[in-house]
Amino acid sequence: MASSTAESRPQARTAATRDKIERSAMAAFSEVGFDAASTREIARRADVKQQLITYHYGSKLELWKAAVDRLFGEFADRLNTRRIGLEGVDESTQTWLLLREFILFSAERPQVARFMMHEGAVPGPRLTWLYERHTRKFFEDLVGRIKRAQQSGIAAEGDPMQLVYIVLGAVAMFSHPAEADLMTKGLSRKPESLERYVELVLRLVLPDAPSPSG
Amino acid sequence: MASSTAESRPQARTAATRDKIERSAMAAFSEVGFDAASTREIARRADVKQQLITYHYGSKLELWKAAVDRLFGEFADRLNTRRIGLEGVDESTQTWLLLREFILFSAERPQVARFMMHEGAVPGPRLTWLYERHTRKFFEDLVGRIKRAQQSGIAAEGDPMQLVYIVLGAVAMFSHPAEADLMTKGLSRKPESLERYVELVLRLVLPDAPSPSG
DNA sequence: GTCTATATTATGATAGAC
DNA sequence: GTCTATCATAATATAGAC
Repeated sequence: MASSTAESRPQARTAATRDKIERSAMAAFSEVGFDAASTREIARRADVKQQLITYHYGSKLELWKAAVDRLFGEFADRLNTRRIGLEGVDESTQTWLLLREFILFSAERPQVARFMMHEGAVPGPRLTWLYERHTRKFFEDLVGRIKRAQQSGIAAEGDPMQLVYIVLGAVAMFSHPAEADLMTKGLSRKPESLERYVELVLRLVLPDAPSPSG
Repeated sequence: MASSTAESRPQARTAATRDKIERSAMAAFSEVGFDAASTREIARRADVKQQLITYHYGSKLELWKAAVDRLFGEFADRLNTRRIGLEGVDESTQTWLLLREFILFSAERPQVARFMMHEGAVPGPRLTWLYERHTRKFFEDLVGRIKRAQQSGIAAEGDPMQLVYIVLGAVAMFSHPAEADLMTKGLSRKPESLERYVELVLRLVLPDAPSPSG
């Protein structure tokens, strides 16, 4: 039927519009933060009118929340999928591979780290919302894993929270791509460089873990 | 003379006004970035009229540059002072103590890292200016130091640039203070926690360095 | 569901009095 | 050097036609 193409079915058109807007919003908010990202610019990048954002989301804040839910949802999905695939594997190997997955995802989608960075400077309702809804469990899970890895004798000594922060901070190389390009002359983008970086970070934090990669 | 107090001497009044504005600008730009920081808000925090910023700096961009020069100037002064104090000391110890100074300064003045973070996402004239004027030499010096530390056998193995990025990223704990407060329940602010963190990061990157601190 | 038109507020910058 | 007054533009959000 000619009348039921993706473009003409109302539900599909709504979904496609929201999809375009949210992709554009994820990019804009992650680049310059909530206040500096304008709904006009987000709409322009999505090739829709600015007023459509108000129609679909009600306000700029609700669009921001939708973008966060989507981005951090993809992040959680990725880690959960990995976790499920690792059921039955010993915990040391699991922890290594989950940290590895976190770094790889951060390299692919630096937006996640940039959202935290923009909101992380000053206390506020957006930070509280983001932390309670998306990052708290992730952080607490990692701290617990590092603690147990220390008890197993495979992790570096030191405060588990501080070790986790070193891993979280290590993705700065990907969340500041323009800066990293200047500093490393583009070398940080090479795929084999990424592999070596993951190996380097994990070996520092989990020096005595069995090496799942070789 | 009653007419020559700091407030009434024109030069001193100008200096005091510029000082207030630049402090306010450093805070605002570091918190939300160039676009989201308004000159009105910067003026309000400095307790001056918005139009005084135009008078003293000509434009918002020039104020940003003045704030950057001042903040990164303090950063360079701090490291250079340390460097001079370390003349004659063996290079391994110098490198340890300079990296230590970098982390301590970043904890005291998280604004430095936040400026890089805001500008580091997307290429642009502000990033280029900042990199060429302030951060390029610092980064290249650190990479050279890590290379030589590896030749001396005291640094971890791996790409020197990547090792430097791990140290640069490690200050995320301080450049996202509101986030870190939530995640660590304020523990990251304790002075003894800072000392342990410095020790932890440096020991990971320079595992076989002689310990200058103990 | 998407459009045009527009209300309202906030922005960076300018003009001119003192 | 700092003030008040103001301009031109861009922001978010609303109203109503189709």
